[in-house]
Amino acid sequence: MKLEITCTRAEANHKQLQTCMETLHEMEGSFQKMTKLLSIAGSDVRLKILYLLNLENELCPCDLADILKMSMPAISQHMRKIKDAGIINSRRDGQTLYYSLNRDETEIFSSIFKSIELIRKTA
Amino acid sequence: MKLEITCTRAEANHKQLQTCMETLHEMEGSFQKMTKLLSIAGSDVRLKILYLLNLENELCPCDLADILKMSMPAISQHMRKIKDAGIINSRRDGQTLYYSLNRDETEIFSSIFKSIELIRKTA
DNA sequence: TACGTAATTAAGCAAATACTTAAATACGGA
DNA sequence: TCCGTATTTAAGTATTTGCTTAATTACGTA
Repeated sequence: MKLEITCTRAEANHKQLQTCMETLHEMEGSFQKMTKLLSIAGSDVRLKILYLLNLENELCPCDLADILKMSMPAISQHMRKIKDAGIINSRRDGQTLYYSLNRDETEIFSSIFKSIELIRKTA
Repeated sequence: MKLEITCTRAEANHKQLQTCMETLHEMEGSFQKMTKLLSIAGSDVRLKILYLLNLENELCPCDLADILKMSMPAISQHMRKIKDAGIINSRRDGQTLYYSLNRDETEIFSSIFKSIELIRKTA
């Protein structure tokens, strides 16, 4: 683990490297937030869950378990991750919990959903 | 692992569930492709690498190791993952390899980069 | 109260991830 | 050809992830 600038290439532009380091440092918080969102969405199962919530407005764990052909605990654990990231809300109606997208926090997902549908068309 | 529709809620809309299943099935390929991209970007280190490549046009592993304060093998292994996903290209100039974004394959990353900068401003 | 269903939580485990160090490969120059 | 630098590859390991099964909690109803 080197902590200084060690690249010895003749062409190395140390000023450029310094600028990059400063940029990243200033943006550290933004990167953390975005990494969190993307790591949530970067799972096959969770991306489908988010897509379905966008499509259907709200769904319960039971529905998702059926649709995705997975066990309830497996779904439930994914939901907790997504919820902890602040991406979804839930409301209870009797014994059933309904989850829905927190639209304020998910502008980036709109782009992702659009992109998925674009891939579908051009494939 | 249940494989049939088992949700026994009175309110369960089996037609809705069926439609969801069919939609996902049709879009399976798109989801796979997008999951691949998002799982690449859903790592702190790799998201920064992609952001820097977008900013600087091209960088070598040595530069990235300096900027991110990581070892060369660690960077190299991330680069291979990103390359295998078809997101970046490389060119060699002497002993130095320069990596750059494959702009054709990374429209979704433009949205992500924009979103990162938006977080930065509103934070 | 006791029972049944929806859902979560807990514990355990196999697979995937992300580093480390050491060895190998690629290239240019003396 | 031999050496040094840039980079990758290989092997090993600790951590994280994503499921499983079993137990628990929450709620509605008889």
